[in-house]
Amino acid sequence: MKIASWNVNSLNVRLPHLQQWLQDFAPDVVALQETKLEDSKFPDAALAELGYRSVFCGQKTYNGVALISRLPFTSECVTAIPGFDDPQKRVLAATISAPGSQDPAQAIRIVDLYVVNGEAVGSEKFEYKLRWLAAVREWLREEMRQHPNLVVLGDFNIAPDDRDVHDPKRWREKILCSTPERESLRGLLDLGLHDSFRLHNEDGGHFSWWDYRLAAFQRGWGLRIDLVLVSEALRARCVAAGIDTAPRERERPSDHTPVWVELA
DNA sequence: ATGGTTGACGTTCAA
Repeated sequence: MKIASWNVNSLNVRLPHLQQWLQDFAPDVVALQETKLEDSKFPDAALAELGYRSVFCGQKTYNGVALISRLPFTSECVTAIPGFDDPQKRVLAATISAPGSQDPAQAIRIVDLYVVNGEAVGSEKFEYKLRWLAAVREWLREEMRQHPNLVVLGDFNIAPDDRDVHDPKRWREKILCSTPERESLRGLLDLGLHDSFRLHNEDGGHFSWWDYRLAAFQRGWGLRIDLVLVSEALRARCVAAGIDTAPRERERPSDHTPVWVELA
């Protein structure tokens, strides 16, 4: 069972890329970020033609998240961080039934996050990022209690450590790499979540995002800021994890490329 | 040289 995450940076523009990638990679579940679409504009019919059900929570111009799945959703989705007042559409949680099983204990909880970018360390948006992450932590604590089979994935807008940065000196204490952001991510992992990529790859130089500017992708100037976190119960079933750079090679790509995990 | 690019109800903002 393959579960992936992709910040598409406008699903309106990237729908053909997504359709192609669904056929090439055949994921079972994909979490999308930055759809930038109101719910009435979501292309659920086009995705249904490829065998995917959709749930989504979007807004015009900015943000927007969605989950698409070949397996049925078994619950109503959650579209906001409980108790955290926020007009920005950045979270979506749903439960899917395991392949070939109706057993609720086998179901998998998926939490899709589009973490606040934060603009610059010390800015107002940076403070919002840290507050937002603190609220997510309390929410995930409760999600973990209710769902042993938990996957938390998305655009975290945080590179976990210097192996995840093409030039750590240049990025030292900069946005996406600062100590407060990394400590906030550590707070999520300390709930009992594991960075699936690091279960299978210890080395640096693997990235999921490259700035559009300065031909960063061609120069290898990337960061690994898109993550798939798995709970302890799913850690044992995590047989592979990776990053598929093929969509980033295409014409008019998203600045992010899909990251994925395979569960036995 | 504080650089440049993409997307969106674009003449600016967010990433």
